[in-house]
Amino acid sequence: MDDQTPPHSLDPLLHRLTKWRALTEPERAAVLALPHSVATTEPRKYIIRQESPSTHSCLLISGFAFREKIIVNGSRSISSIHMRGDVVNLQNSLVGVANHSVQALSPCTVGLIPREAVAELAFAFPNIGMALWYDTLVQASMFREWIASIARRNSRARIAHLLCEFGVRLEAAGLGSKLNYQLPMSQEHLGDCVGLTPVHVNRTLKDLEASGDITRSKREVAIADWAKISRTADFKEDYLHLASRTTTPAFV
Amino acid sequence: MDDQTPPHSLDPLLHRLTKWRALTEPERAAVLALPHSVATTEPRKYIIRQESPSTHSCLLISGFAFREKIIVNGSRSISSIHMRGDVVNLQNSLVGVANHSVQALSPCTVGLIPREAVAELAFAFPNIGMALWYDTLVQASMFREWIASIARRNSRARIAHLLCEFGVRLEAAGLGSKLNYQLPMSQEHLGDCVGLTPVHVNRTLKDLEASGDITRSKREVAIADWAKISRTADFKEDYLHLASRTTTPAFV
DNA sequence: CGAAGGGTTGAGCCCCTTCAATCTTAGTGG
DNA sequence: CCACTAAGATTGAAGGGGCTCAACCCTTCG
Repeated sequence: MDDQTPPHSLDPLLHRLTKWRALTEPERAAVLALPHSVATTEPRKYIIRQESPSTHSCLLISGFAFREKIIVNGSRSISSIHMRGDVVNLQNSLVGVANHSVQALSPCTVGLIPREAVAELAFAFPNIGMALWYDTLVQASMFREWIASIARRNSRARIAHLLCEFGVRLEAAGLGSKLNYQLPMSQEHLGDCVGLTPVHVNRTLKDLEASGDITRSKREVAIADWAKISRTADFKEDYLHLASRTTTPAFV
Repeated sequence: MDDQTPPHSLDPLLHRLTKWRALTEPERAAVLALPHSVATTEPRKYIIRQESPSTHSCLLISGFAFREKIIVNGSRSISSIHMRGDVVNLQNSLVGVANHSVQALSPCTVGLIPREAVAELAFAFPNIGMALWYDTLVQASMFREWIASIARRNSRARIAHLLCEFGVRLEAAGLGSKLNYQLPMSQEHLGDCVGLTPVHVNRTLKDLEASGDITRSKREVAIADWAKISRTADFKEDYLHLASRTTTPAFV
């Protein structure tokens, strides 16, 4: 998977930020100059643990992870899936204490950046600060879409929507094609993302296969007709904000 | 309701920001010096309309509003309720175009601040910028809690949780007591918040009343035993982050 | 070869929806 | 003051989507 290691371990972060906002050369250099250490994690290990103080921002350099919340009755809710370029705890690195956990789905490489360094960078370079802020706003937009999905779509649309979103994000991260990819998670994980039981996820996947929306083989998903699955999913990718950069005036 | 108009129309914003972060006197002055105009809205009117460009940040000075997303099949999802002190579109004023609407629940007074002014303030005063950013992160935390609630709690817990959250936020905004308040929304609105039909909201409310969790009279809600309803709601208010300010080091 | 995790399938049930009717309340005009 | 209207609250009956429980199978790995 890591045939060609990126020239710089913070490249995925730079790639992400420039997606949100054009950066000047000094700004790019400042991003790459962030102090950091690199660590690896095994599947199932916690990258961020609920209740523990967050001293570092965690950039996901490779691998997949997910954000979970445990409900009192023991059930689990997954509120996001993370992949290369995601800063997994921008959401709470400012807050100081996490009220949820982030767990590795696959072997992960993470970049650990002291949270003061991130905040200092954000305000030393407003343009970068805007891009970071923007990133958290896009995540919030995804949260809202998930709320709508779980609240008002049926199981077919929910699963199909998740598959569409994952594919589009994979492609945007340069990790493959939205029409054909490998899911890093089990059907139980899928269910915890969309508020269904693993049993019903299984039946819904088979149903989507029967209706010709997807083809499956183990955890590989193939989509022959993007327009078709978009329709059953009610998927419109605008909420991911991948198309256009923020138009907020520059400060430089 | 407006017996004593606040000395300054941006006071609710200042109040909110100082909840997240201690501000110096010049910083407080800078917040209040923001250019703005004040407008009023009738119930059912749109404060922010989906697809329209956002040129201003909207501070809710008085009244209640909600954020909605319309799903293709015609159903509606409400992703947040807003009250005094909320900047209703910090979430998308940076993005430039809204992918959802914000609608007034009651007569509202809003402060309209040019979005460039907000961004400039945020970077001229990092401390204020941090507070603004923090505010959007708290909103994201609420989104995640709603995802968990809709996905994994039954109707009793969902409704009870919403009632708890609303009460606590009311109290934090200085608008009343969490043990006794007036709901500004219909049962249909409640249902669109938690992913239920109005019919079932009605039955659930009666059920909560029968079990002694709440007392009702029209849209007034009274809670005799906070511990009891917290238990049935699985409500822990930490996700609202009202208790403690961010511990991120100051920059001033 | 045994164990464990995860995928698949069946049967029955129940929470919530759907559809539809009735009631209450507030507002409006005569 | 009252008829009229509309929005919202309430209630009943019936149906279905997704859950629960409980198997069984398949693959991987030590």
